[in-house]
Amino acid sequence: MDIITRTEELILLTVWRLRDNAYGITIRKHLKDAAGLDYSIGGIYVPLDRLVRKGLLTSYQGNPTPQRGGMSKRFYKLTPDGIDALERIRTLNTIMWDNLPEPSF
Amino acid sequence: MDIITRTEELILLTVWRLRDNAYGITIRKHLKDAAGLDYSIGGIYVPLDRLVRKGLLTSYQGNPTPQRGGMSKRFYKLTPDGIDALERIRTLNTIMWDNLPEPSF
DNA sequence: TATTATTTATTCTATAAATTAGAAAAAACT
DNA sequence: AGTTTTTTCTAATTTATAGAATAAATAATA
Repeated sequence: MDIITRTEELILLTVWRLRDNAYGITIRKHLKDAAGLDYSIGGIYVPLDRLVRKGLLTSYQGNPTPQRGGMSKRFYKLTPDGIDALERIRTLNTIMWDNLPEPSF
Repeated sequence: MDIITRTEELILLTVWRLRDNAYGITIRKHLKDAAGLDYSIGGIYVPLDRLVRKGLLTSYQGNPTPQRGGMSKRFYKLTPDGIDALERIRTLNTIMWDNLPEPSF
């Protein structure tokens, strides 16, 4: 019963969606643009590190590009365990959200 | 941009589902039975307190029932803010999970 | 062409908040 | 008194939050 946190879920899903362009800055930007979520810098990199440590993501150093500047990008990819973790969340969501009774205030 | 945690979501949804029978023990039991999630005692009561403090739940003392024993139950109910918080999560889930590309390992 | 400025990006670290675990206390019935 | 059901309380661990510091590359300027 290992259940990932909300932040971990959102980051894993973003890595999934960004495919070969998932690194700190684009992940943060996607969460802002797509979902309106304002994460601080640490709010992205701290969980990214943790997800790699836990084996749900792998990371690899990007090559320098003919763009302005910056440290070389660290790209992320889902591992099979990362996909599994997301699948468990999806199942959990289905169980918890389906067939709710009428709300009773 | 106030986004509830996974535990908060699960507890709010359980209170919703249990209607007039939502108190610490039944909430814990439902999470175990329906979703296989093993929360410790504190894992339920600590966030319940917080959700009341935040105004997403209200609580009221139950009357003694002709059952064996125990402190009198504290029942919980969703507030409108609690419902709103869940709706925001639902929207977020839709945004994040819909139309994911093929997974690219 | 050096030198400085600007841009893009990560690393690092401290504080706050949430989770986890379970012992202790409370209250009722047997 | 003993047993059962339930909550209260609190300490330790893990996550989240925030942003300064650092790094590395190009662009601008003297």
